Amino acid sequence: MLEKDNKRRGRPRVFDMDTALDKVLEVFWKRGYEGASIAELTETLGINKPSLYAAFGNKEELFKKALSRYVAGPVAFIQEAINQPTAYEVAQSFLIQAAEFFTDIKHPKGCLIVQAALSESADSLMVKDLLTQYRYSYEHQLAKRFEKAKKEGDLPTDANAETLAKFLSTLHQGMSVQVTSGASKRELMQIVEFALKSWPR
Amino acid sequence: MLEKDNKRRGRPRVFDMDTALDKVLEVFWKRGYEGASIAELTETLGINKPSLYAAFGNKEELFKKALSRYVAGPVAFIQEAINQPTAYEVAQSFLIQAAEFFTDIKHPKGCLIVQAALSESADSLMVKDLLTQYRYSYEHQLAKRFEKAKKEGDLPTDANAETLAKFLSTLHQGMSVQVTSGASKRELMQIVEFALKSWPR
DNA sequence: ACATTTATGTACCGTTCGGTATTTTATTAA
DNA sequence: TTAATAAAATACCGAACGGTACATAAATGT
Repeated sequence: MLEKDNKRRGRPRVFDMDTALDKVLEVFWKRGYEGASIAELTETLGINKPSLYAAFGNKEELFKKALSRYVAGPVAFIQEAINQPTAYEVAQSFLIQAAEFFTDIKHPKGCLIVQAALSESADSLMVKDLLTQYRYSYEHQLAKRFEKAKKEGDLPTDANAETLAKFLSTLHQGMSVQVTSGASKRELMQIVEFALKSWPR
Repeated sequence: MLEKDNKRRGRPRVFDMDTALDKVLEVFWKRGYEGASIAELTETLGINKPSLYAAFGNKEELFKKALSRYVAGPVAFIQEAINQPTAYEVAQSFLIQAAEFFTDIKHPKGCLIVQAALSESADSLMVKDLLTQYRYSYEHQLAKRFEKAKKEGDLPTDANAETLAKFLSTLHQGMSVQVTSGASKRELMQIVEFALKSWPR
């Protein structure tokens, strides 16, 4: 029996924090970190600024919390890809799911981690670096997976695991830009199909 | 005999417009369209705001003028790539020169056209759409070049010119993001080398 | 009933944003 | 020498930015 509301003292919060964070995530996703104003965020949530700050801290902390939900939710497909049995299937799953994810009309196009903070700016520097770390982390997970594949024999021993990971990562990031420019799922799939032709096995 | 200063009436301009636009370009390149403030632009030029507005118009017009110099200058290598004799050499030249260009320490990293305005925002909408058009234009030029290659016989007739162009374009855009995250020229070159392995010929 | 706790709404903070009105200064044409 | 021209510098505009002080309202504990 799930008791979700262990009666807390004080005036009850008028919004649900998880669904609020999902809405916040969507705004950051569309606008980028700097492009998302506190005003738009509070209007989206239907609350006032002090409530936002009391619940989530300042803009940077708020972004980090929304990012955590992004990583745990929408982007979980990357783990699924890494768990595929062979290196080729990992690459295939990664790219195909990315193509589907980027063009899913249920949420903004493209990847938050790729596009939310690309330019050099004083007050988005921390966020930019954080997103860079995330990108590197995913790339590193892919590289480790391909090293494992070499040991398991489904990837030639002369293949460069890091280059393969960087190749996939680069395509992923490029596809995120492409879909922002209006590319369709079908077009992304054609790119993926072609890219996989050179895969070593 | 070049008479560069056909004596104009009135108080002479204290800055050179072309070199000023180059400095403006570099600021937009680093910060993105919205991230570049008028204050930073005028400080970089060492002039006051009214002088900037009198010389170049508002922020959007200023960006367009800087963009024109970007297209005519730094990015001219794309035309060089397209003029290569075979489809493979076009692709190779395009990607290698992109890798060199993105990591050239003489200017900001990455591509202005790719990154200056990716997110959805009310006041950067025009610029975002303009950059999208430029990206599509380059992609279209590549596709046309590959159609020509099919007729000339250096590309198999069953190759999909548009997919090949989109593949290169996607890699290009991904590499721009990669270099923003700190990727080196050597790493980009490894990606390029691998990507070219699947090239049909 | 009443104190305590917590979230709310209002109203405001200083700073920066893009953009401009106005006056002054430096040059050329007459 | 003076009028016309064009760019300079100063000072300002309203709006939006991220963030907060403060009083009030709604719940629980005693």
